[in-house]
Formats: sequence, C-alpha cells, structure tokens
Amino acid sequence: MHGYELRKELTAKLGAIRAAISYGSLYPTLRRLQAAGWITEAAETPATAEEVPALTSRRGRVVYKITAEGKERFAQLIAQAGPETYDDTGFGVHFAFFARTDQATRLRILEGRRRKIEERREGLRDVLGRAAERLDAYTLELQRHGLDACEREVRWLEELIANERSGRAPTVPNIGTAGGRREDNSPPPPGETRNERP
Amino acid sequence: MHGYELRKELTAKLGAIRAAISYGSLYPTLRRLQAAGWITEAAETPATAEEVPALTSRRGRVVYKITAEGKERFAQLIAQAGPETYDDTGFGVHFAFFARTDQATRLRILEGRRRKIEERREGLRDVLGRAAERLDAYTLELQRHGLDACEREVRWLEELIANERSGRAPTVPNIGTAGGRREDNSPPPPGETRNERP
DNA sequence: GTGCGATGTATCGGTCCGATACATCGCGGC
DNA sequence: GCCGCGATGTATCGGACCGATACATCGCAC
Repeated sequence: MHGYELRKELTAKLGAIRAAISYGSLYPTLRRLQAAGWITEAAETPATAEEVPALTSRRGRVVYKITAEGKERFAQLIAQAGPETYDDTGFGVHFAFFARTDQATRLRILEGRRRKIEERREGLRDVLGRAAERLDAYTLELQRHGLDACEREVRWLEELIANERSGRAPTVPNIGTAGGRREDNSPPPPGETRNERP
Repeated sequence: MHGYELRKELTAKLGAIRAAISYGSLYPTLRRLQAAGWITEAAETPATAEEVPALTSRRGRVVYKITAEGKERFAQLIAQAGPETYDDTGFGVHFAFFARTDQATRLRILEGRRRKIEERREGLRDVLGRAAERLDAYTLELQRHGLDACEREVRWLEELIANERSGRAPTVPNIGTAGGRREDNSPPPPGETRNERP
C-alpha cells in the first residue's frame, strides 16, 4: 500500500483504541522500515485499472511492499511480549493482530493484560478507599468510572481467555492484509458472535 | 509542593486516566512554568515539622508555589475549551479539576465530550457494519468492546449532565490543593454518592 | 471555469516518555 | 554498630510521536 491508504486501513482497524496515525509519525516510520530492509518500494502498477477504478492517471504515489525479512520481523514482534505489550495501546495493537499469531501467544498476552488491569483496579480501589476524603467529588466520580471500566475489561478478558482455552478460536489468519493471499476461511469467532447490530 | 510530591499527588488524582507523570516531562514543565512566571521557588520551611512528620533534615528539595498570575492562568485554562479538551486525556484532566470551575463550564465540557464520544461511537458502528467481512474476528471483537465502552461513557455523561442541570452539584472548591487554605466544606457530590466500598 | 473536498507526500518544532544516573533518608537485620 | 535496601528526591538525554503546515492533483458539482 501507499502511505495514505495505510493510514486509512490502520485507522479502521485500530479505530477502537486510537484516533489516527499522524503523518508526522507515518512517513518517518516508513523510511525507518525501509532502511531496516523490512519493506521496499514497489513499482506502481497502472495496468490494473479494473481493480482500482477512478484512479487512472496517478502521480507521485509511493507503494510499499513487505519483504521476507519484514514478515519474519513482524511475526517476531507480535509473538514477543514485554511490559509495553500490556499497556492500553500496546495491547490493542497486539490484539488487533491476534489472527496472525498462535494460541499460546494469544493466551500469554491476554493473561498479561489481565494482570495489568487487575493491578490498576487495585490501585483505584486503594485511592477510593484511603484518599476518599482528601479528594473532591468529581475526582472521586472519575475514579469510580475508571474502576468500573477496569472491572468490565477484566470480565471481557476472562471471557476471551476461557474461549481460547476451549479451543473455540481461530488459529489461522483470516484475510491477508500484509501478506496478500488468503490461506483459509475464517473459523468460528473468538466471542459468541453476538452481532445483533446490522 | 516539590516535584516528587507533585508527581504522587497527580498520579493519585489522575490515576484513572493515565499511569504517572514521567520525570522527563515533569521537571522541564516546572521550569517552563517558572519561566512563564506562573510558579516560583518557595523557601523550604523546616519549622512546620508537626505538619509533615518524619521529614526533619531535608536536602536539596525544591518547593514550588503558584503565583497570582499562575492562579489566573489556571482558571483560564480549565474554563476554556478547545478540541483537545474533549479527547481522552484532555477531558480527564478537565474533569478532575471540575470542582475548581463554574457550572456553565462543566456543562459545556461534558456536552462537548459527549458529542465527541458519540462521533467515535458512530465511527465504530460504521466499521462494524460496512467493513465487517473485511476484518478478522479478533479485530471485530476489539471494535465491539470499544463500541460498548463508548455507549457506557455516553450514558455516564448523560447522568452527569442531568445532575448538573438539576443543580445537585458542588460549585465551590472542595479542598485547596494548589492554593492552600480550604475555603468551604464539600457540598453534595455530583453522583448519588453510591460509595458501597469501604 | 472554478471552487472545494478528497487524495497524496513531506517536514518542522515542540512535547512527552523511558531509561538512566546519582544522592540521601529511615529502618530492619545481622 | 553498620550495612543494605527501598523510598525519597532531582535531573538529563535520545528517540518517538503529534499537530500544524505546506504543497500539489483529481474528480465533481454548481
């Protein structure tokens, strides 16, 4: 993909956890990835006009393609888990690419995240308990709301963990965004597929 | 307060919305505030040992104090609302200092935040509806969880807005953290004071 | 024919964070 | 008595990221 397209795709995929990738971050990153040999500039293909209609006469679009080393590095990145894997953004990114990794990794990351959120929850309970009279009503309300969010996320994570353990989760990739070809149709979803909304 | 203390206080007050202020951000900020004339270095007061026990012989602690210009600027900052007032961190910070501003400001910020979250909610519904078959099961689950969080926050905000409108919210500051002296005891809280936890 | 929103690439200044360094205080254990 | 160790405390540095901005083209509507 080219930069603009990449930004749109990522914004759609990660929309639940962050607003949008800024250009001031996107373009330097692409250069960094290219310098490391993980992506290359691929030639623009103006022949496939039926694939991408309404875009015949192109200009300076730079199309990037992942390399073999890049794929290897990507697999390594989403499988390894450090402390930053469990903060809000890090976990969200890992989770969004769960379909690209194995069950053991998914389970490890889900449990690490749960531990982290439980710690945050305990911290909030502490503040609500010990420092309640020192803080004003609005601050306390904020902590209560945050505590509530923690409790809900722990329940959500536990559902997902139970789901993984019972084997009711997809192992193979669903749709090839980076690699290209789709290698399998999507097996049962991680949740109970509660998709009431149209 | 001095830096370390400030960090602890802010971490307790804002714990629900962010982890902790880093030193790499705190100390440069203090210098910036001092350069702008909004805070000054106050003399260490070793006389009030009964106020702060277990800290008699101090070292190089730098104690800061807010100036009159700083108080004015602070009041200005929490009352004015730009686009950044409604993102996650900006709103959290404003909300944590709601006891320091007036009802009109609180109402304006709560409504701006609600609008913003409603937009995010619609965006997520769009993705879940239009791009559902293009995304894998985990990504969809992430969006569902995010959508759920949006819906809950909207309900929370509407409760708070109704509360403000009915006049059941404190107008005067509760405890003087920056200014020093407490000027009033805390009036009724914003919520229904559902404080079941000990 | 012209303006305007979407598409596209790119940079710059400023801010923030994580890691790190360094020093002291208070306390408990040996 | 003294030694280590966690809490207290100030400070900097490199790297990453963001918001604003600039500039150019495409397609379409008025």
